[in-house]
Amino acid sequence: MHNLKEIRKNFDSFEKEIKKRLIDIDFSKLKDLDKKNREFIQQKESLEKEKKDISKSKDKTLFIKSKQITSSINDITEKQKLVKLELEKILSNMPNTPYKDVPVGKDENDNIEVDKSGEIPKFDFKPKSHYELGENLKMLDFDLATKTTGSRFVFVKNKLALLERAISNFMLDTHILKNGYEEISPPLLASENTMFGTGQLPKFENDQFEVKLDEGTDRKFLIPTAEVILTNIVKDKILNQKSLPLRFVASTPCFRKEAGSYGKDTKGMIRQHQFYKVEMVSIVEQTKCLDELERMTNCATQILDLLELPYRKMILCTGDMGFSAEKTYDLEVWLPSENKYREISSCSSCSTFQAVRMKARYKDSNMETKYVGTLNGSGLAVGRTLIAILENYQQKDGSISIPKVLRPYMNNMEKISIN
RNA sequence: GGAGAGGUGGCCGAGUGGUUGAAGGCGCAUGCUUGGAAAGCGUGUAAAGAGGAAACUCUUUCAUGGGUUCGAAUCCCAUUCUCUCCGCCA
Repeated sequence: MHNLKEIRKNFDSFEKEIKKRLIDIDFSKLKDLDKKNREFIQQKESLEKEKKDISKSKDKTLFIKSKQITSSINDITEKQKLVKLELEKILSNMPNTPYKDVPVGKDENDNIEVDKSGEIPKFDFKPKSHYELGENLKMLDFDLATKTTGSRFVFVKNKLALLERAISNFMLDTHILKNGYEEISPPLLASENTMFGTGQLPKFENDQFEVKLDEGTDRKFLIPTAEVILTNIVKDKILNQKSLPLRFVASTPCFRKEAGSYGKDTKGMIRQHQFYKVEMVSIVEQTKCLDELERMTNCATQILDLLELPYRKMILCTGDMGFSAEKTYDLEVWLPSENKYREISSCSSCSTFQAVRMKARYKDSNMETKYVGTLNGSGLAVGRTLIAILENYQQKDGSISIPKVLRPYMNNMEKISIN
């Protein structure tokens, strides 16, 4: 969420920045509401001062007047509240402003490739899709999931289940032991307020699974990504500068409704309602966001390098970035069956956007209170990594050779085949 | 599900109607001291909002929302969250 105080300083340039996202926002309304809001506040405060003085004086002859003042204060407060509410509604639905070097564009077609790595595998046969491979091995079962649950779920069985677990553990170990992240095993449910903090609510409620607990309690949601719960670790906190940066990593299931993606990626496990993801989150001083973004992205590419999967690194254009992000790199892995790159990781700096929503701050060296910067990135999406390994490491006989770095996590198994 | 207790500053913790934004402690910052550190002593240390170029000034805030009162952290009501005991249970 944007700090109104900052916006006000240079309203026009803010408007220009946010319009790069190619969305429609009524700025004159925002400006107008802000002005009204401040006028009411000033009226209210001068009356409050008057009232306070009377109360302090303990002069009985003025008590009647004080009572009258109370009634006018209530009046103005009422009006101010309405204006404030509307202001907040507009603000909480307004996305982050893009960082200055982010390319302006409409959708994923305007994203720009900044790096490419790894050899695209050559096959002397027609490479199969991950779901063909998995079903032939009898280790991916979509029909069974349909029976027990519904569409967009899958049973991963046998050696592929082990592979999935190995991928997750390998990624966690790498980030914990080599990259300095602290391992967390968090709750998978988040409160409404927590969801607001990272920007999933109020605008994207349709994408979230809501869970019914006891009647009359707070609303709870299944996390769509561990980013939500990890970032909110610092909600309502004022941290000591010395404790920064904080770096957390977790491997969790993620739950998404995927509303509005009907008919997209219906085959296979590219787009599921539930999937595992290893997520990195950093909490940093606000000036260090962009450095940390590079660092975090490198932590993610490191995994792809170690798995020897071919990928490219994209910088997302203004129109394709997530709501809370100021700058995002997507990593896309090569999928032979589709003959193209598909997203496997997304690393974003959210500047102070989420921190303002969460009220997450730190004291800097001048003892001033500042908002922290927050970053999140997948390192990597486990389900899609499984897909990428299946497809890139497939053999002519339908077996899958196992990437070297994963073998220690799989009893030194070298390949997965049907028997 | 039954019974009870409680939400106060970065943290712990006093405080039951009138300079209480809030004692005390911890932490943090800073000065003295030291070869350097520790200890010790002194000083300072909330956030949000509004006004102002700034120094600074004003307002609000003791879970949240209402109420009583000239005046509420303190009294009343509602909501919410946390904890303890019992029951049930992985």
